[in-house]
Amino acid sequence: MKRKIRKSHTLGDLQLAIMRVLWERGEATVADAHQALLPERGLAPTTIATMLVKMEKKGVVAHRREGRRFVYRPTVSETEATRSMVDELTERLFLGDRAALVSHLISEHEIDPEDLAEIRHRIADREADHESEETKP
Amino acid sequence: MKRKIRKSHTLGDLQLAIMRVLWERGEATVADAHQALLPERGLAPTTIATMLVKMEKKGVVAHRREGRRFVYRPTVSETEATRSMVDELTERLFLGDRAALVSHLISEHEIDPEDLAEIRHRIADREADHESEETKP
DNA sequence: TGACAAAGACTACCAAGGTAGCAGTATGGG
DNA sequence: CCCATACTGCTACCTTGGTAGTCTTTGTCA
Repeated sequence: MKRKIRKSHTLGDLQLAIMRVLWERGEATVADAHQALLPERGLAPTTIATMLVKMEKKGVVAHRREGRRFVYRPTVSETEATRSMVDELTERLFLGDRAALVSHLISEHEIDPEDLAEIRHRIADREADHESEETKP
Repeated sequence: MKRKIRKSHTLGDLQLAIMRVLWERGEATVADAHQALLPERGLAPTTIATMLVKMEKKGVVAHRREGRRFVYRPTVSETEATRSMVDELTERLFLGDRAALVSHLISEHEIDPEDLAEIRHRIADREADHESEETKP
């Protein structure tokens, strides 16, 4: 039951956007990422490049040289990153109690009835899994 | 169905800690907050004071003069602040789809079976509410 | 082979959170 | 009535995310 020290891969907004491009394509050059984000952000290519450097320093991406340009790839999965950020919020807001976060979502926000049903099913599945695990070797 | 422009009261870690003191007591002086946070943080009193000024500028607290000292009180409730921050994360990570966040919590994190049951009940209650609303004038 | 374009390297700047020292002042206590 | 002390006010500095310009290197095509 050791607490992992996994240093929070908290990503900013632009960083997330870049990661999404990388996750989608597996890898991408600065130009690729720039092109992909141009419509929604309209940023200078150097901005993307700078950001990627910072992200590499942080350990969320790595690069490989290909001719004269760098090909970046993510070193953390989308799931990991998401979990990391959700965890952090849960820690800050609910002292790590994830169930409390779910409770909050259900009590304080509007969630569609269909979504509620969907979630209920998911939970039922989960509980079934847990039960079958108990009877497994 | 108008989108509220409610400018995100995103709070940092220290800011949250200070807010918690204010929420708990209703109001507090710099000294109060400093005393309350000393054990867990060991910060200088001026740090708290500076932070409170920044927070007032941001609109999450207000102060009133009492003799020579300032008495601060929160201007946003804990619920509001929490919702605001949860919303922001949901927006960033799940494009605003709160049900997706719940799904993520259930699929990607360990949640105790008891908690699952608890959540399931909460959802059932919620659904019951929705149904009764439908048949209400 | 030489010039040009393109890519990366370096530097700079802003905002906000976080942390804190020092100055000035006013108030409470003697 | 005056001084010490306790507050606030101001300023400063660090970090990180975000944004971008300029300088330098290098690959490639004519």
